[in-house]
Amino acid sequence: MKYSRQRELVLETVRSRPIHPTADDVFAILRKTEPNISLGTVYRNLNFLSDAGLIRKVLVPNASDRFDGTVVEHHHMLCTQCGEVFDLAHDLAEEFSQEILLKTGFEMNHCGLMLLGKCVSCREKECRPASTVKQPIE
Amino acid sequence: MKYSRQRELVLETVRSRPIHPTADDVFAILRKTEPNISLGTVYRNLNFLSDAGLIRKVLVPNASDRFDGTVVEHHHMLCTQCGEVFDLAHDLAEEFSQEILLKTGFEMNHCGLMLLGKCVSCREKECRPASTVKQPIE
DNA sequence: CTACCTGCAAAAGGTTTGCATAGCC
DNA sequence: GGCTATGCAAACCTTTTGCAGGTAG
Repeated sequence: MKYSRQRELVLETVRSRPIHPTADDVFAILRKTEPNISLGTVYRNLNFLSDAGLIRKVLVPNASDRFDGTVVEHHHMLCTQCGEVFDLAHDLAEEFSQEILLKTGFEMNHCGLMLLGKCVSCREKECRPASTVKQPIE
Repeated sequence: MKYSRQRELVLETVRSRPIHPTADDVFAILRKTEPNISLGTVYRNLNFLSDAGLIRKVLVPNASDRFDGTVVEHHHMLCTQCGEVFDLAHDLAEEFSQEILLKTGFEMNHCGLMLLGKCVSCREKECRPASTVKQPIE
C-alpha cells in the first residue's frame, strides 16, 4: 500500500472516534486541519481502507454509510429515533446466527446483523409509567 | 383515503409479487399497462401506502428500498451475493430480541432486523467440498 | 367546489468518477 | 520515471418536491 498523508489521516480519524463517523463527518473533521482535502479523497480512502480490512463500512439503511475502526467481528444496532449506531458484541448474536443457519440455511456475514429499534436513552426519554420501563442490564 | 387508479395499481402490484419489488420494479411493471404513470407517483404511493400500514417499506442498506405486501411482523435477510431479500419469520427472532432487550436495553422494532449474509442457493453454487456444505433444514 | 392526486421535470442528498496535476518509491 | 493518489467538478442514482392541470367525493 502506497503511503499518503490523506490516507493516514482518514485511517487515524476513523480509528480514534468511537462514533462510527460518516464520510462527511470524517471530511468535516479533517477540513479543520487540512483545508485542501477533498470529499472525493475521503470517500476513496474510506473505501480503500475498508476493502483492505483496516476499517469497516457499516451499511446504514436510509442514511449515509458509517465507518468503524473496530475490525473484530461485531454487529450494529441503529436507533431509529436518534440515529445513533451502537455496537453489539458478537457473542450476543452467535447463538442466534447458528440457529438461523440451521433453520433457514442463511449464513450470516461477520458483522452482518443490523438491528433497528430504540436505544436505552430514547426509551427512557419517553414518558411511560416507570413500571413498564425495563431497566437495561449492563 | 381517496381512491385513485394509480394507487390501487401500486398496491396490487406490491401485494401480488413476493419479490419485494423496488420502486423502480413497480414502475417498470406498471409502465407496461399504464404508459403514462410516472415514477414520482409510484414513489408517492409507495410511501403513502406504507405510512398507512397497507404495505411495508424494507430498508436495504446500500441499495434501493424494497416494498413488501406482507404486513404481519417479520424480518428480512439480504443475500449480499445475489441481492435477493428473504423473509424471516418473526418467531425465529423473538427469543433473540428478548435477549437483546434484557442484555443491552435496546428494543428492536417490529420488522427491525436485517441480516446480511449468504442465501442457501448462493452457498450451494460455491465449489466447496460437499462435506463442508451444511444442508439447510427446512 | 374543494381537496387531493397526477405527470412532468427539476432538485436534493449521498456517492462515484474523469481528468489533469502532484507525490511516493 | 512510473504508478498511484489528489483536488476539483461533473456525473450518477435514488428519492423527493414544486407546479400546473385533472379527478374523486
